Amino acid sequence: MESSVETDSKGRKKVLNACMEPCAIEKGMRLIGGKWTGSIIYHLKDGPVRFNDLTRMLGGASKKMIDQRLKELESRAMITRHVISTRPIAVTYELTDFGRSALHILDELRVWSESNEV
Amino acid sequence: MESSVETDSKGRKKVLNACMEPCAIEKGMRLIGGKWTGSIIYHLKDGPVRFNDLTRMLGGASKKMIDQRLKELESRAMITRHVISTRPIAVTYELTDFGRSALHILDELRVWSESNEV
DNA sequence: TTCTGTGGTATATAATAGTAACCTAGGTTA
DNA sequence: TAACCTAGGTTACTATTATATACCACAGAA
Repeated sequence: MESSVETDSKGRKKVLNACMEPCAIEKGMRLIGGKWTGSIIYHLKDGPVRFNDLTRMLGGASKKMIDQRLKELESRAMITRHVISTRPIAVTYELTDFGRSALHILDELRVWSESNEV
Repeated sequence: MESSVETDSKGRKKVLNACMEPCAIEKGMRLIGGKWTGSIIYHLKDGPVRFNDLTRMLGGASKKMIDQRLKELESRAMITRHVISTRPIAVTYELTDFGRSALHILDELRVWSESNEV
């Protein structure tokens, strides 16, 4: 991560440790930085939440978005999906330990964000 | 932020404290979560960096992207743009105190991200 | 004259986000 | 019985963003 740029005697430049592939920051952002992803994780912090309850809590995000994000999060093992009953079909989503490990970052982000609004 | 869902006697649902507009998490993400935004801020942490040096450090991001992100960051007063000399034109970008205040979040993100790679 | 450097801009296309309507199913209301 | 509520999505379409590529003017060096 310690990128730096060197200039040789002829003025030519070389980069040391360029982030040729996405570096850690960028990778992290791609895990929790997608649109609505952070919000979804944060709203799951107190326990399992049902799909439509999530869509209600995140007014502004469409079902499609939420569905897409939930699938992404599930494929990364950050949340698990549970079908509770089959007749009046009910599904809940819950954070895994890995998903939970991102919460403190989101909470700092929230605190920082709130302190900027004044 | 404490959204919850209530069900009345007839099974109808109401949401309490829905995030009708982007909530704090989402707002924060829009400040530092844009593609490459976090990386740019992070690469400025050690002092002013020139435009082309940034593009070299962030291999993978196009000049246009970086240019766009720098302008966004400048308009939010997270970075400042300085023209150093006019003849061989040179420009540097530097974090403001506000921009700097986001660094600790990014650093936690980096640590978290690195610990996930195994 | 062709190479490097500076800080960008323009154009085109690919990927992603967002909107609204619709689906199967069951239950309730009137 | 129709009409409307719930559930958890899917589909089709449009709008916005990201990416790649080429290009601009200007300067210095071989």
